[in-house]
Amino acid sequence: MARAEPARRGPKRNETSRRAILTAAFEITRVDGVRNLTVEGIAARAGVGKQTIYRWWPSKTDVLLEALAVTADLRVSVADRGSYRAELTEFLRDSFALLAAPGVGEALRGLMAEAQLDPDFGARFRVDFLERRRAALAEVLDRARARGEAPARLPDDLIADLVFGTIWYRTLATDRTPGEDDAAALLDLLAPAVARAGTPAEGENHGPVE
Amino acid sequence: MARAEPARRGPKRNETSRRAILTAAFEITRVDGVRNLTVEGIAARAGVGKQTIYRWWPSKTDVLLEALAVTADLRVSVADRGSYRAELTEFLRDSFALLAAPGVGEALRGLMAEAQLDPDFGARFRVDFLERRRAALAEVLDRARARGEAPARLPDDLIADLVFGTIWYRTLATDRTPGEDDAAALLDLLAPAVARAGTPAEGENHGPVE
DNA sequence: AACTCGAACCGCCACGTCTCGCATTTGGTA
DNA sequence: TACCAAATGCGAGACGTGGCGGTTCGAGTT
Repeated sequence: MARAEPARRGPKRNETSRRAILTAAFEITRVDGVRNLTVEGIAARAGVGKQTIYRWWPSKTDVLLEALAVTADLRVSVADRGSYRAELTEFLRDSFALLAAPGVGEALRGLMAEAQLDPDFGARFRVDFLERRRAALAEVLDRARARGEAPARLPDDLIADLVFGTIWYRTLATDRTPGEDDAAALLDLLAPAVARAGTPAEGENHGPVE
Repeated sequence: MARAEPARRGPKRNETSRRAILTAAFEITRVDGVRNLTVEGIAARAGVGKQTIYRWWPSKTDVLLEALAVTADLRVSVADRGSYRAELTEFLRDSFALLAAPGVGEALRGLMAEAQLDPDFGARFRVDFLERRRAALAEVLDRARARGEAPARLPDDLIADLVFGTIWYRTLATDRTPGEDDAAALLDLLAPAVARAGTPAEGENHGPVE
């Protein structure tokens, strides 16, 4: 049912233009702020006609969303590390690092803002980004439940609310970017180090991120 | 330095117009959404000239902010109730009720969105609303510390991040308005009842946590 | 006289649509 | 196989729309 149009006439979609548009949108956001992100600006910087943008994306914010949704999946690991605590540590560390990368925080703030103002985009943002991030954390939590490691008192949904709530609140409402100490505090709250067989809190060797 | 102009000529500021502007801004937001809030719309609905708005407020969003900053203080109690758990319960209950009131959620989402797009307004929003809410919770926490009730493992700042983070995340990123069950879960996490039978909330006999 | 108010007008900027001319791909035809 | 015609993407830019934010005006108030 998927590909019902194998024989379309005319040129293919220009992949070069597509990438140019995505990077242009992100660069403008990083340098000038979301406020100054305009369709005409993206088109100019990407060396592209406005129509090319309107043809493929519903709005300028959707361009930015596409540019970010991919990188978040790539840069936050949910690989099996053997223990809940180690995986949550890595999840938080990766998320914070991504958030601290130049331009990412500004872009995410802009996306969340636009999601409030434009309900249609809001729905797309939730599906294509927020729920995807939530699913990534759920993967870690599912494994933890299977191992019997996850705290019984906390439902998965609440854990997700606490984790993402804190991250987003910090990003949107303060200028205190979450750091190592916050990761430690969250970890202490959500994955308390049990006095069990060799699970030292700090000494855990979670390999290099990359 | 404060009011050094007791003898100003001309008419006083029109209080009727001021209130009409505030309620008009809130009503438009409630009915049509923040997206459709315009200065001209506010002026028209309030029966007021645009100039009157520009004279007293830096932007249309500041009008909305003033309309909300007041009610939040009024509707969320931080009175001394004798116990940390009782006061936190009341704080959460009041906050959730306020959030569920018609128009309030929509308005708050709009304010937070605008705070991301306009850095200047963002600063005002933090000072006039976010930090004020945080201070309200801090009042409760301070009393709890003085009583020795607050959980020693959790710094006040983290507690605030968790509480407001969850509330805001729910409001901005999902359509699940926080309710009674969420209050119970948060309470269980942040103000664990002494592990005892019976009703823990009213029980006076909670010794120092540590 | 000093000040406020409602009303109206203006230039600006980004939006979103449209059109043009050209390039690219496919289907049909000789 | 060679060639043409239809269909589509593309860069570029013109155009009308709408809200913004700033200004001006006359009337009313103190």
